[in-house]
Amino acid sequence: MKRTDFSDMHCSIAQALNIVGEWWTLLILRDVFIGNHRFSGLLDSLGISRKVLTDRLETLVAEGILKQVPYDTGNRFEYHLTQKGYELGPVLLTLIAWGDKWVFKNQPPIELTHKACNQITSPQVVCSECGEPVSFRDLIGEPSRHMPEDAQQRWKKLKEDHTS
Amino acid sequence: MKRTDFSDMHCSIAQALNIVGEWWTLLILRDVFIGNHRFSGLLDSLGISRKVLTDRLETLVAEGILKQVPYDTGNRFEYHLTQKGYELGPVLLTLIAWGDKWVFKNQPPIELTHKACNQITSPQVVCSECGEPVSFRDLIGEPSRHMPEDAQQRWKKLKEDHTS
DNA sequence: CTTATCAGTCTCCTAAAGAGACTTTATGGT
DNA sequence: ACCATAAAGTCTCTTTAGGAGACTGATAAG
Repeated sequence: MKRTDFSDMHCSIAQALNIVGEWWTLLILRDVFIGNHRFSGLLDSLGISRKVLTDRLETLVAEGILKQVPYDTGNRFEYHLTQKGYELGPVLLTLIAWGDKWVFKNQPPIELTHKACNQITSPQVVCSECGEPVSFRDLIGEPSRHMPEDAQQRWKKLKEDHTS
Repeated sequence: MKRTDFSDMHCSIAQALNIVGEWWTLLILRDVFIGNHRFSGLLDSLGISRKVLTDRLETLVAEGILKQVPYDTGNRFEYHLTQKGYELGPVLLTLIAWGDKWVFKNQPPIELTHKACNQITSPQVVCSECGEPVSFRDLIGEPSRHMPEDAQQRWKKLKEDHTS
């Protein structure tokens, strides 16, 4: 059996993970974010196998998260972020914040300085509307009209099971 | 060969992914966040295999992200979030924001309402110090004194390679 | 004209994931 | 007491994914 794919789940987390949730994928993107754009550079920096790196770059390009940019003459490409890829930045930032606190016990190996205010910062998640910090318990999730009817029914049923 | 583990990388992203980056792990946590705390509930809701669910729950408990809470008499347990687990909320929220926009084209299957301001919200990442929105290009990352000397050297060398 | 480098393929082998049968412990009904 | 049901795992079998490293083809450098 193939590994279960999440693409028929009516859930943005599942959809996102179906694309960037494979082993190595977010680490590759981290490197591209930092400025490591080439096959050999990624190989050296990550210690990933050639086969898997090839495969991941292919799917990231196919998904429109990375784009190939030619360099030198001939068919050599660098891998650069598209807008879709760049907007995965917040995911990486929240992973950093969690790892800094819970794995490195607030002694992070890398310090982030915010250029605008010139202070050492830790990314924080806030409500887009009122600007206050939010976490899960501050939010209520409800199926929207964009979720198919049958999925809405299942969602409600599961919710009831949990609370009973 | 075992799958490469990331735990000797001096990077919070790698450390975080080494714990929660396996297939299924973040989806399981999503379900627990929503209130699905039991083995059978997770099985039904996710369509995961028993073996993998058992394995993931084990490592999440071992890592202190979930804790077992007895229910009924006898050795039956629910799985609940610890503080360490709860603080993975921001990671899930940024994945939701990305999936809502880039997979569902701004027609998200689930709408999040912020209890405090009673508005439909989309999580946003800001600087902890000045409160302004941040993304990767607004930040400078530099090795801190907590990164071992040799790792700092490698980091600087890779940086130079990228810019040359 | 040889050597080196980069970006991939290709092959071989091990580990992880999926399907589903089986086990253990506890409860519910008659 | 007896049988059926259910929850929460285990176990086995098979397929797929990942790791190590040799090999290829195209360009550049000496």
